[in-house]
Amino acid sequence: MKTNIQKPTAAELEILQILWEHNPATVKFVHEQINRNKNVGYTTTLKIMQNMAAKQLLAREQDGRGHLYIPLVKKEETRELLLDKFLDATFGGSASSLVMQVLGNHRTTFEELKLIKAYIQKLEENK
Amino acid sequence: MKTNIQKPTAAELEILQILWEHNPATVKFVHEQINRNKNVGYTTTLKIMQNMAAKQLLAREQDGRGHLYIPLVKKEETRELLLDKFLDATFGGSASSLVMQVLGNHRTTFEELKLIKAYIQKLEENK
DNA sequence: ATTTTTATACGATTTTTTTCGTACCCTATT
DNA sequence: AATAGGGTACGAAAAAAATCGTATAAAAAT
Repeated sequence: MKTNIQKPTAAELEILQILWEHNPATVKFVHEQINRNKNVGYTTTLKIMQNMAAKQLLAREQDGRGHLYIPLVKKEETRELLLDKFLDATFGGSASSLVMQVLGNHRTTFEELKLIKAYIQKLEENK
Repeated sequence: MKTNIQKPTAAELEILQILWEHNPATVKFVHEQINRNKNVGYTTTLKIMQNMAAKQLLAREQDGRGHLYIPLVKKEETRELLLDKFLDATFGGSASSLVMQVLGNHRTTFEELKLIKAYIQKLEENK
């Protein structure tokens, strides 16, 4: 059963990241998190979260006089969706190009390489 | 000396991908490539390429009565820029999470795994 | 020489995304 | 009862991207 995912915008993704780590949460909480990096009005955050609820990216339930928001899309699924699009748009769909670029530019540690190698081996065995 | 790169939009990136593979190229050529996938008007492609020239993403030179366009940003640099932003926005900056997700993705082919393995080996040898 | 084709310029419109102002409604406080 | 705060609803504006229509110019074909 596939969840019907829509691609979140940048601002929506930022909110999803927060909700995935802190679920459920109020608008107030999300807004405070966002404003540690940049500076936007409360109603901006509120509006985006309302949009997201309308798009079925979030659900919400009453909590006293306010609401609690809950992500309706899973972190892994969303990441995969975005990764797929990014891979096509930026690396012409070539996963190996992307991986090499990541490995080359981010000084991956020996341990990480080992992990990745093991992971590849596992994948090959399950082929 | 670092080239001053601006982050290209989705439509701009699509054009860059074409120009990186076929440089230089006319608007007509680029437009034909784009219209193999979707269906947009010629003037749309033209306009975006003109915008890109104004933004210094492309240069152009006269070619008979038309122009030839040349990418001014390098593929590797642009990919790195976009990858960095994507990594932060989508994977909270965790390169290994991203790599694992790519490898786990069903779209990764056996051939690609092979390439990646070879690349890792090369990295290890240079340690 | 006139028509057709090919390419560009320019402006305007549409669409998407982000942002915020204002009014309103509870509820606790005075 | 009036008031102040915390929260939401709603609509609209601003910003960013993408799209296209129309006019124009130059070359090629007739």
